[in-house]
Amino acid sequence: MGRSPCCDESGLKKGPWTPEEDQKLVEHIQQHGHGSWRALPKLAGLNRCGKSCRLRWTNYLRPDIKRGKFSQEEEQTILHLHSILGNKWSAIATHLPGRTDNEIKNFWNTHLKKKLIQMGFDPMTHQPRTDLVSTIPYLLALANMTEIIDHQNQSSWDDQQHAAMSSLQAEAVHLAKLQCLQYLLQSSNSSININNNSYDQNAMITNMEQEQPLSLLNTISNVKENTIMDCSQLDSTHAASFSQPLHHQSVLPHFLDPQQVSFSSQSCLNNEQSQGGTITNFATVDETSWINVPSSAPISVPPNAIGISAGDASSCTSSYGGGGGPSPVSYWSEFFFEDPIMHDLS
DNA sequence: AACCTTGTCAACCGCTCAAGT
DNA sequence: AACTTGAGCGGTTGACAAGGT
Repeated sequence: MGRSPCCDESGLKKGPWTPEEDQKLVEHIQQHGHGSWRALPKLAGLNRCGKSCRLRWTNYLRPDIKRGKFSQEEEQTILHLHSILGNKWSAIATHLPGRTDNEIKNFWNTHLKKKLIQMGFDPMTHQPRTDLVSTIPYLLALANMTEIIDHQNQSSWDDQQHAAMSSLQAEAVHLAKLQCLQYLLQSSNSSININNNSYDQNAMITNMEQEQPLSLLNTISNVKENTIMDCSQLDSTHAASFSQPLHHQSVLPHFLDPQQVSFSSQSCLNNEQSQGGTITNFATVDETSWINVPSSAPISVPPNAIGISAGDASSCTSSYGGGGGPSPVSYWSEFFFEDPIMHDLS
């Protein structure tokens, strides 16, 4: 299997295409079809290699190419297909008429991948990341979300739905606790290492992980106090990003179809009166079912841990402003320190 | 206004695969 | 069977634009 020598030939033009070159290529293909790409440049009077011509045609000049921003639906499709196919851009592109593999790949790398990372998901596996810093926000959001949904649907759920939700919530909280614990242990070790000037550069730890355990606890208590996010402050994509499918094996972050959501914009955790709204496709466990999070639901997310900038965080409203809810200390005390896990370990 | 950083996207590179000889 | 060639794919780069300081 030898490599194609096509692009190694010297004297062929590289770089951006000029309008004249584009015109030559388009006219030639319209009249004769592309035939052999290798032979095409000569026939079309272009000083390019065939590969370059093919790329220019398929990614830019083809008449059926759709340009412009990706729609919510396309975004959703890409995420779903990527969770199944991985980086098979051409395979994904076949499901998105008018979009090229290159365009989808770029969109993934510049938008969707970052979005998943910010949400605490591994962009490759579409599963919650296993390192604490990135996972906490997701787990907290999930725990909080289930709590919210629970509050808002107590009257309309049957026992089975209650059981499924409670179990999910308990699992999320439990995972968060375990990961907190794991982090604290790791953090203790790293702080000792730092103090002993034996910091291992191979240990890739984030800024947050470099903090001392105590400062982490302070951070955690501040999190609950300051960053109950009102998703109505987010754009629809961000809010929708917290829509999670309930699936036995994987938790795939797919974006929510906004049309499926009809929640009161007033609804929030501490407002027990606002129980309006509907949840569609809820709590079943097949591939196509999702929990649809109300777009206005408050979700607790540590902003610095998931890459939400301080500016973004500050624009979020706090549900804990004037009391009413548990104090941060008691919340985390309940959440973490009074857990049997801690008793078991002490 | 100048510089720096970040985001976007067209284009290139190197590889694999399949078909042909 | 071994090799060559062409096509296509996915990763990466770099130019440019936009926004921030």
